[in-house]
Amino acid sequence: MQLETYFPYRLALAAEAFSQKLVEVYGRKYGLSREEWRLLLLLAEAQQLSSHELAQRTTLDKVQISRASKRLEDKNLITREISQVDKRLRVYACTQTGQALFAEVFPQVDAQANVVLAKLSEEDRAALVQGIEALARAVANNQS
Amino acid sequence: MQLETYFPYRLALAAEAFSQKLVEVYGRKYGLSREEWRLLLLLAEAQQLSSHELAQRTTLDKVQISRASKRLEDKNLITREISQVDKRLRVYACTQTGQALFAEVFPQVDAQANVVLAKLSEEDRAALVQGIEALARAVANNQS
DNA sequence: CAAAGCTCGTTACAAGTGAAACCAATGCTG
DNA sequence: CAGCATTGGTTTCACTTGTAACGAGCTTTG
Repeated sequence: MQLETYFPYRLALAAEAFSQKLVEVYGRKYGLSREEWRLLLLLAEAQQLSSHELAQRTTLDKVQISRASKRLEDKNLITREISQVDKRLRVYACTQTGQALFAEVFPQVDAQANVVLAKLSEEDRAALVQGIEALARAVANNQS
Repeated sequence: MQLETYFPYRLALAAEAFSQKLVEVYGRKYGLSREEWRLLLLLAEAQQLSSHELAQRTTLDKVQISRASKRLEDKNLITREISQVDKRLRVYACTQTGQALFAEVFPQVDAQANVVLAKLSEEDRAALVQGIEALARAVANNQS
């Protein structure tokens, strides 16, 4: 068994490396963790979201959301107000600063992603998208 | 920009979920971290490896290798002897216990991977492999 | 062959993480 | 509507992680 050619390993490695290229932009350059980036991404385009919506749309659990959102609040990128409907809940929204940061960073992240994807042939890129979508469906099926 | 349909996010998510399925086997069931599992995987089939070889073949840095290999040693799964040629270096090898554990766990991990991959159509699976190989090549090119 | 510089593995420190406990708010039940 | 269970978010604890510093061993240079 050659680790280097073992498919699950190849998949993990390629995905990690690709993700790393993007972290270099929003992480190294702007000091955002992946969780923070994902939340900011969602909040930048929504008026406001509940933590429940955030959890559903990011696969982050409540602890991760609590921590990441707190850090974003400390950086003045989002607000997290207590819901008046149900005072256990929080309602998250992006600040002007957060909007501005997102508008600055996202194009760079997207460009970085495209730099990598542009290296693939049209055919390979299509295969990648098809394969990943199929894999996403396969792992989403709630069976072991 | 819908996060859920943004390709880099889809890729990261699918890869994470797939990897998670495997961690459930060697991690939850046998208490190995991903780093530990990767080292064990390499050492189980090699007679012995230097840390330099381990680093090259796993993309782990020296700190990660030092820590993961120490844990494996504590569990009596590998040995790490100081090289007599160069006393700064270590030479790693798998113990009998480590071999036995690997022989027990690997088939289960592989089976789990195949459970997921078997859900894909023949065509989707071929596309996935082709796409991932192409992506791996693209991210390996040392250009930003 | 001594001195300076490099390499390797480990460790110290601060920050981050997962799991469980915790607290306040809400919902449910009689 | 009192009492109990549940829910949502935070916090605590122990552990892991990244970065930089460290010390021991090799190598290079004069």
